[in-house]
Amino acid sequence: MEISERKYKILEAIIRNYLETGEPVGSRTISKYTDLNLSSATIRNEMSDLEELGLILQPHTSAGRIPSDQGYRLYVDHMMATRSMELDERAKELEDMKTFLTDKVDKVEELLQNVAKLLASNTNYASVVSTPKLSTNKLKFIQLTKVEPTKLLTVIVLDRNVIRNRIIELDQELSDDVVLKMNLMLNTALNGLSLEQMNLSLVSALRAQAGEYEGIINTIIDTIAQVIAGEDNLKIYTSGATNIFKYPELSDSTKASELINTLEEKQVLSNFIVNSLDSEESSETHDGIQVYIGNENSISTMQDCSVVTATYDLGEGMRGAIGIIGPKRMDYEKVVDSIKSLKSQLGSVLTDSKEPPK
Amino acid sequence: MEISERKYKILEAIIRNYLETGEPVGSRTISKYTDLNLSSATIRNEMSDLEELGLILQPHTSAGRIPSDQGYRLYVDHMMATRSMELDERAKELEDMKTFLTDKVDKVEELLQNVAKLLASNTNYASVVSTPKLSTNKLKFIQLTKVEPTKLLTVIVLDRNVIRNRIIELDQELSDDVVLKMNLMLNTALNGLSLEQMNLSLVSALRAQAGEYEGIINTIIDTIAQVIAGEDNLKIYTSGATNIFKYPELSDSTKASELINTLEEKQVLSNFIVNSLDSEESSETHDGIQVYIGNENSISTMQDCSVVTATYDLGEGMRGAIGIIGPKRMDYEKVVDSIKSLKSQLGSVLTDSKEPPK
DNA sequence: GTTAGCACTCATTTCATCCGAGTGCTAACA
DNA sequence: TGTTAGCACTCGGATGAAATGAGTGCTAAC
Repeated sequence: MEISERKYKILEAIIRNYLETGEPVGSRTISKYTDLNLSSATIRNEMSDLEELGLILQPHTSAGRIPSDQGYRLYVDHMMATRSMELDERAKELEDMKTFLTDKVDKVEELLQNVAKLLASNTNYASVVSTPKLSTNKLKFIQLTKVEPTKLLTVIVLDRNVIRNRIIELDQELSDDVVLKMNLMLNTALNGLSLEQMNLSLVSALRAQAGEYEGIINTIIDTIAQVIAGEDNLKIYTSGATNIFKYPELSDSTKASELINTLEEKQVLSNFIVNSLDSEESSETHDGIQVYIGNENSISTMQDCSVVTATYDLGEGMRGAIGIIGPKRMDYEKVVDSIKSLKSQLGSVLTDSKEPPK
Repeated sequence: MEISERKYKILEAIIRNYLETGEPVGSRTISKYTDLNLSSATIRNEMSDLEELGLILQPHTSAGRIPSDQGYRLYVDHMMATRSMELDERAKELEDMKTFLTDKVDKVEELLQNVAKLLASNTNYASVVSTPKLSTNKLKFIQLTKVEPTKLLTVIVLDRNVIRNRIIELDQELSDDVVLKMNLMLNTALNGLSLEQMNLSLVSALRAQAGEYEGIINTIIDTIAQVIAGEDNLKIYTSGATNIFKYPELSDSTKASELINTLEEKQVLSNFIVNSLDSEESSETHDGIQVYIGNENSISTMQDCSVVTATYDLGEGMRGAIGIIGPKRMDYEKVVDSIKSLKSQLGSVLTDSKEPPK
């Protein structure tokens, strides 16, 4: 069976109505709600067809219809295809965002937490934001300082001024001289290199050079490797978990508990996001926005939810993700808009703060 | 009316039973549950008295009794007074904790998050852990490094090797020489000082010394001040928020939502903890453990909860808090034990890692 | 192809009834 | 005087029957 223009309009009307109310919608409602000027009986016939097509379904006889996952899918695809251009009327709102984002934030950490909050309160769903994943980190420079006789403070500065520090415990005492020499040695050898570029031959050359301090050099190199690698571990910020209580279909005790737990634990989310980051590279769908309806996402505790994700891009392979988790009857339009704008905002805010403003 | 030994035993029996079941408990149950060998009728008489004393109450006629807040209070006070000594039989459990805590943790942040997790999963309630609040931070040393022509990396090391870094943007370019000189100047002037000790005269002397770089010195001193002050902002880690769904009296949609929201937002908790840290200095109650039953705590969304908190002490005025939030029918004994042991564990773990092991 | 009409379905609401856990009180007992 | 048995009473919760009404599918007419 072909899906006619009229059928789609009816489907859309059903979905729109259901998004608002969360209640199954009947033929009479549609008959009035649309400008199709059709009687409820006609609508019923069409609905019967739509049901046969698998786009809507009845919770039980004598109830109205609700959209099926396929129905949502058709609706979302259609929406994404038609209205991908019209983002301008939200300009003011965006300005607010920008000031909110840049206002009094001095750490990326806080910034991202704020983004999550913003997104959650804007949409009334739960939100997720990840730190950017740095695909190829380069060492900008490294600095060793003695803080105590047997403790070495290691400050490691990566590309884009990402700074990390570790304290290294030594089993022997070092003179200031030696520390200075090591600083020089390490910086000369390693600066500007990514983790992959610090290959074995380089390292063994360094070791040889270090002489009796070989052990310490080893420890330091290990530390650097750990730090760079550690940046691969996404950090996840969530917000608005309690928004799910606004949607009865998600707020029964067990479902809500599982869902909030997933948001709290973050590990599962992290995996999901990593996948999403990787997979998106290939399947560039609609402006880099992906919509997972119901069981289209792989997280078991979220089978009753829809998830909308986007990646933000900071250039040079640094990409993170932002996402929304809500009920299947989500206001996809609004969410997609919000995410879309935030995606670009975030890209520019984070990039601006690293480079001179244009 | 005086509360006799027997009355207390009955009260205790009621509470114990209610902690387990969450159901109002009747006279017949008590008659069998205790070894008092009294008929249900006698118990009823006593219960009537206990109710008159305000220690228990009836949800409605023809229901059993449940403990009132006052009842819990009496029970908790009694418990704290009698059994404060017997902590030894938990020794094994503690060992597990210790390894769990020290295992693969390299940052205090992660450690504290783990503590929260541990506490939550041990008790089946929600847990809160704060970072230690440093009452008097001293500057150990400061180090400036040029990372880009107009960007200065400032590494600030405080007492106990707390390390913070900031990037300072400059409006002029500095030569390596000048940076070196500034390093020396700042360190000579400020090392070992607390924020209070960096008084105005000291700062203006520094400024004078800086000559044309006065502006930069100002910025740097501001940054230092900010960092030290910033350490006052407790960070709060929570875990096990979803445990509250295990207790029907807390898991109705609105209550749960509000409660979890409070845990998620953290701001309210932070205030509460700061208060608790301050107030505890004066009122050293039972081993530094405080129990707030029902509306004894000031947080509106937690009026149906009990909160048990303790402070952990790292010496030299560094104190943080750990806490448990659960239903009023909380297993106070177990919670108090868990918190008590964790309190000391935490003190020693965090202290060990800063000092040579004994 | 559209619509009016009608019989039918079934979740939800309402209402009355029943059940039983638990109480308070009284009277008898040790 | 304290304890206990007995009994009438209360009231929340469970059970089930009946009423309600939103919504459908089908048929027949337009």
